[in-house]
Amino acid sequence: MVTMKDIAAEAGVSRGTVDRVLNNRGRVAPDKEKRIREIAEKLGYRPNPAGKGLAARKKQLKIGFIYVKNAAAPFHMAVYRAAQEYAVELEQYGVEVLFFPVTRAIENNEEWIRMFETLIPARPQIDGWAVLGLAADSLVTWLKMRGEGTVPVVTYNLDSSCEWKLAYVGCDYRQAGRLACGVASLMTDAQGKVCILSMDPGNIQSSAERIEGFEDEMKDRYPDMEIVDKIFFGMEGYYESVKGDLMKKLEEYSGIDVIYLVNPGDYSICEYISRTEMPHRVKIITNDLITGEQWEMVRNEKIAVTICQEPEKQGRKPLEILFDYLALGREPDTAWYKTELSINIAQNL
Amino acid sequence: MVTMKDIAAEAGVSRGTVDRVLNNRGRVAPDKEKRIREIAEKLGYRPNPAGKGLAARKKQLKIGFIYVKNAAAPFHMAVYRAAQEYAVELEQYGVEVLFFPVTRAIENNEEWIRMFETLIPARPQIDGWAVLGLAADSLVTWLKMRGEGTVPVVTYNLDSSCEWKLAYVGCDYRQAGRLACGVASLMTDAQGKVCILSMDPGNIQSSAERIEGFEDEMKDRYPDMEIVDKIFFGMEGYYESVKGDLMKKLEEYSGIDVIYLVNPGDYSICEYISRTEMPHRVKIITNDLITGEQWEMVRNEKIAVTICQEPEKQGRKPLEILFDYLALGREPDTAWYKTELSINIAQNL
DNA sequence: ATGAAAGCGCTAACAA
DNA sequence: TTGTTAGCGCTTTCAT
Repeated sequence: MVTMKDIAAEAGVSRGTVDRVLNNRGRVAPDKEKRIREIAEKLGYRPNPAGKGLAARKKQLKIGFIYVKNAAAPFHMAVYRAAQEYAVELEQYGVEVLFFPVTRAIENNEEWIRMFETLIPARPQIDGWAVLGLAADSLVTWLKMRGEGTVPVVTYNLDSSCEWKLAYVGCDYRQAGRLACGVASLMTDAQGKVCILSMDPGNIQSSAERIEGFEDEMKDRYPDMEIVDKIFFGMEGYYESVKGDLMKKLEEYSGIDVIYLVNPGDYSICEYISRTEMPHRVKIITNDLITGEQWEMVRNEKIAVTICQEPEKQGRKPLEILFDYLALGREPDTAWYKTELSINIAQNL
Repeated sequence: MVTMKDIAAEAGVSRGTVDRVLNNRGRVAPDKEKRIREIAEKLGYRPNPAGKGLAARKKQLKIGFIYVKNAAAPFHMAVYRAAQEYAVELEQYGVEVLFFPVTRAIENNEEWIRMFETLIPARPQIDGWAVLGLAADSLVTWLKMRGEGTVPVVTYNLDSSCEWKLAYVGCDYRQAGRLACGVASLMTDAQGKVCILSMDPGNIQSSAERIEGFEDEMKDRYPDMEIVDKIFFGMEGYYESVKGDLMKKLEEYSGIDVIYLVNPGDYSICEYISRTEMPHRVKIITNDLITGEQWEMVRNEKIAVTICQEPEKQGRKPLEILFDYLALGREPDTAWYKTELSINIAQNL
């Protein structure tokens, strides 16, 4: 294995000079720089992460993690748990992760800014951020207002084209919709009738993309399938009142084979559906694996399939990317770390 | 973050003593040992892997990786590629991985021993082994014959109860069979007729377990499903000659909904099946994702589903476990690192 | 612009 | 049985 010492010896310079070249710290004579790079290349130098990791301790790195803390959004709790777990590992490297919980739904940029104002103290300074894509733009705006320097930002769960973005970790929602369609086709010999349900007002980006993906895939591959209806039944408050209407509607569509439940909020709806008498058993496809109740319903096949997107990775990977970047000087391999979409049924939960 | 230095200061001893206690090297007065452990506990000491990794360089660790090199077994090539990739990372830590290819099918213990005899030189000494479960027992026998000391062994792909075993990395084949059954049920409203095919003489452990799992799951959950036949069509040489007979047999079972192709060897059989005229389209379930040809057939739905078991993890994880153990002194978390079973269709390849 | 030296946490060889 | 020391690869500070 080749070390900086070897390169320094070969080039007849000090290790400090090699360090300056290989880490682009400047202040090196151009001819030496060139020679050092050539030698590094020739010898196949690869930095030892243990050495870097050890030296990085002196930087006292701090990473901020902004997450949703809300029992009604357990997907985000899974993200948080995974992040916390990895934070313990990072602590062993002398890196501190500071967690900032967002507890309520936030509507717009100004509100985010006010939230950050109360949430994030001026000190200690944070060297890098992991943040929900939803809030990334506001965060960067606010950091600029505070007038501190540029810091890397990794977004997760939703993408954002915010400045300072280093990478995004999350799934491809359109592909998730396409996958749901593939599953529906599998279950119905490519000729099923589908009803799409979502508990949102029809303006949530991730839901919209999933539905688009579903429709696109159906157009591309399964001409004999049909979407009978798309029902959006609004926000949480309305749920109980709407349940009756909803069931009535479903009974109308007596020929339905599959319900794609995009954004249920409350999984008890699946219980209702599974108890309803219909000419043949309706199969339910959901997303993610969130509550114990939902898990149970997949186990006993009241929910036929659920399509998951690795919440653990969404918690862990952003921290990993930031650590590699800040402590080891490694650029991310890609700008989009896709989480895998998995098909889960009773036998592979 | 707490370091050994902190503990040494608190206990009023030297760092060497702390090291001896915390790494069980012995030769420490019992009372001091006790006190040091207590302090470590109290302070929440967690070793810094960067420090350990750096110090481990001096050990010049060598890990042996025994794998199948055979174009007809591309699953193992995927294992190998992943192992090689990780070996490059390990090289950065000063750890060398030595690869030993097994190129032909090996029947019994004596033959394995002869193979190792020619394959593995006496030097350099290897500090730990990653090996196919199939060959693990023979390897350990042979290492003992050579009279070198105990070394840790991690098995992969198949489990083995060999001595010196540190951990096993691989899937649960029974569960894979159960999962295949769940998928078959999904596609047939839990009342499908299934034919099980395998290109082995009926005595390969992994195939046998998958089939058992399939049958068990059917008994447990899907009384209306039926296994029409189980056909084992022998070894590679017989394949071409048997194809005609096989197709004839399938036509007899004209009511078949699903073929579970356990161990195909040659995926062109799927082409044949998809071209055959049958009352309704037969759906094929395979295992793993191996050849480009197979990939293509999943994409265009000639194969409905394939159930994968993470070959990359089987290549990488054994090395990771050995590195953690040898270089960082970390015991494995578990004796069985299960690879995930994933359901793959055209939309999530 | 360059080099020398100290130090990050841990281990191993040697001295006491 | 215990302490001391040097060194793993890399970064940073300080002197030149």
